[in-house]
Amino acid sequence: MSTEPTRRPRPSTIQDVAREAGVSRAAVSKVIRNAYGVSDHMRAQVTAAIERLEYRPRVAARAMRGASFTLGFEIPQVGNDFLTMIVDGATEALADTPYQMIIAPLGRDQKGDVAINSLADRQVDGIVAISPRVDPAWLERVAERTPLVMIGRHDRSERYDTITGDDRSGAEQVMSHLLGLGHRRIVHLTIHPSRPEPPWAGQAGAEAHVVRTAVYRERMAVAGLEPQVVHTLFDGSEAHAATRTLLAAPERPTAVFAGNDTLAIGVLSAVAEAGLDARDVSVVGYDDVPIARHPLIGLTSVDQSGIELGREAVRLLLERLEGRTEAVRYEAEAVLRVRGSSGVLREG
Amino acid sequence: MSTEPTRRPRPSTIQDVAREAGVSRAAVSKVIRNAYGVSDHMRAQVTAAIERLEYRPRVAARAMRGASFTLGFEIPQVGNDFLTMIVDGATEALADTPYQMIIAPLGRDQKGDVAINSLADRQVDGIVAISPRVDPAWLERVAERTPLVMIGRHDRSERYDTITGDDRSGAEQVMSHLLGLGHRRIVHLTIHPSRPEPPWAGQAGAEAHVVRTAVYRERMAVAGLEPQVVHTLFDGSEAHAATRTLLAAPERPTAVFAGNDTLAIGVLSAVAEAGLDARDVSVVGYDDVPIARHPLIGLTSVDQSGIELGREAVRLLLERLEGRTEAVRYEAEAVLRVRGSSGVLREG
DNA sequence: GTGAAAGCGCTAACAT
DNA sequence: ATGTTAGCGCTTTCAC
Repeated sequence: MSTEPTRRPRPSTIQDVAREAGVSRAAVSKVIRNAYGVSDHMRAQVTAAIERLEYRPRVAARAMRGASFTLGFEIPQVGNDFLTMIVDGATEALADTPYQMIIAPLGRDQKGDVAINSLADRQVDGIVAISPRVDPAWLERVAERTPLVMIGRHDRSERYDTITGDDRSGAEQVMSHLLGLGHRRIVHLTIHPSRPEPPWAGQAGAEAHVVRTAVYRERMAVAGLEPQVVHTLFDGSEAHAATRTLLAAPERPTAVFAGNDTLAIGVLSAVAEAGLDARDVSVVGYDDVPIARHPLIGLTSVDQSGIELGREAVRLLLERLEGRTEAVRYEAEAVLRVRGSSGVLREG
Repeated sequence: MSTEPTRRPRPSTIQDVAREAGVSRAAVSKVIRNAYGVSDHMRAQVTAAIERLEYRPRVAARAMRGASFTLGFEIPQVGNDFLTMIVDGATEALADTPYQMIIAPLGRDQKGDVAINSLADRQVDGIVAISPRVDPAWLERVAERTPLVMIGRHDRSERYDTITGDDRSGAEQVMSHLLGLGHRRIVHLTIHPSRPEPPWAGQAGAEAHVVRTAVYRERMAVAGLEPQVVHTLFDGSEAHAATRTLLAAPERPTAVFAGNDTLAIGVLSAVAEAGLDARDVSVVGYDDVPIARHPLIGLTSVDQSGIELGREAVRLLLERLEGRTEAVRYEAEAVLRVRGSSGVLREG
């Protein structure tokens, strides 16, 4: 025979461990689950056998009967630094638990529900969803089966928990800041609304961006100013293009309030390319991503502590896994961080 | 009874679908796998039943017999823009396949092997590993079970595929650029080597960073200059601190070659804070992350096309899933993108 | 405290 | 072309 004799062709199973340790499969199962009813002696035997055989439980098999010890994160945009902060916070909160995190990114042209379904299909024990654009009714049905935390949307649900920043306060702070600096022509740049308008839209003005835009309109109205809202795609390149158009207009804005930092950074690049700076056009973002505080960027932004949101998401999920069933709403504080990208207009 | 009568408490299984469609379980299985031997009529029946019952196959159950249709990505640093580019490329390549991607990020203080194991435990059909710091011998054993592609390390393996940029050429271009600008005191900033030195270290100078550092030393030696290598952690904050120290030294460097863009951006922040710019200290990075081309950053960097690396990783994995067994090595071109962060010294 | 046996939902081999 | 059957590796009663 030409097959190598030494290599085990097959990873060891719980059966192998049981045989090796001279106990039953059930006994091994109890040991790896830290379940009740194992003698110290047996535990030692089994643990040794597990070591020797390099046994690792197959998660798929475990998931069929018990838990997968996996928490799934649905992330709409892998490169988004704000979402990264959330993941970092979650990672930290997961450190001393038996749970592993997996992230399901959105595929190209894919909606959040595909990724959320994919997590549910994989039998994760809990889901953190971040895509704002999924049907709440559908989400409730998912939450019937799998504990779920939704980050960034202000809707109220009986079945899943929600985590948000205080978007109203954050946007108020931005507007007070810009108006206080004397700006009058303030443009608001934000991601385009879902199109076609989903049937569940309007229901509670759920999305964070929608809240920010609403506050912008209110404050402009109160100040007796004409609002101008520009919609772009998620990524910064379109914000860049939109800003170029704005800057070329006869009456160019003196300030831009961007719906998030990714957009704001795109705005800044267009401003810089036009040879302008904060004394010509003030720019304010939202999320306070790490790069915002880079001295070459110096972006004024609203800190809603992504790290904390991620930590909290995990905490809520773990609570649910321990039995909580009533829905919880958590709101993080919003704090404006003023930096060089916003200021008073150049004189003359 | 107080239980709600209308809600199915249990998601439907293949059995339910079979019953509903009046066929066997195997028949349903064939339909969902697009397998050979189903009449059009039966397919229609089954598809309709699947719709009606909102049936979704449990991935865990499928994985136990067949495939999980899942590709796993082990990512050492979620916030790293270079890795994000890889994921984006992979997402694109996966768009028209039945495979779903999941990302396993490293937990706090966790090594890459934990995440890779976690993916293997979850029965993914293939793994893309990016952590450079895992034992190649161990990796080979993982690859015996699960098709594996390693990105960013130059080792040669019989069992897994490797994808790298041309780090030698990239580093050569950086050094030629800086030396050509007339710089003599060039410092190289890179991530610290594994400590303690792993037993498999030195074996082929596998890591990308190690190659870049080696080229730096060679070129400095050839130019008759004194090399100075500074090691930091992965994230930019330590690079920032290290740079402050460098700038405070009596003979401060006139150029810094950073091992990657994350570090380079940290360097830039320290340079800016010291009130200096490219005419005082040139900075060059590696990876050409998106923010590098932002006009306020303008970081000279080596483009090794992360997008392409990600696309290629998926391509190689899919090839293996279709039966390829010989290992493949793929090397992407490296191209220096010169921007404002590097230039000739200020006169006087 | 321990083990035997049933079964989770699915696919693959083998009937028919 | 379709149905039957035997598991995959694990957890969970439920006996002992």
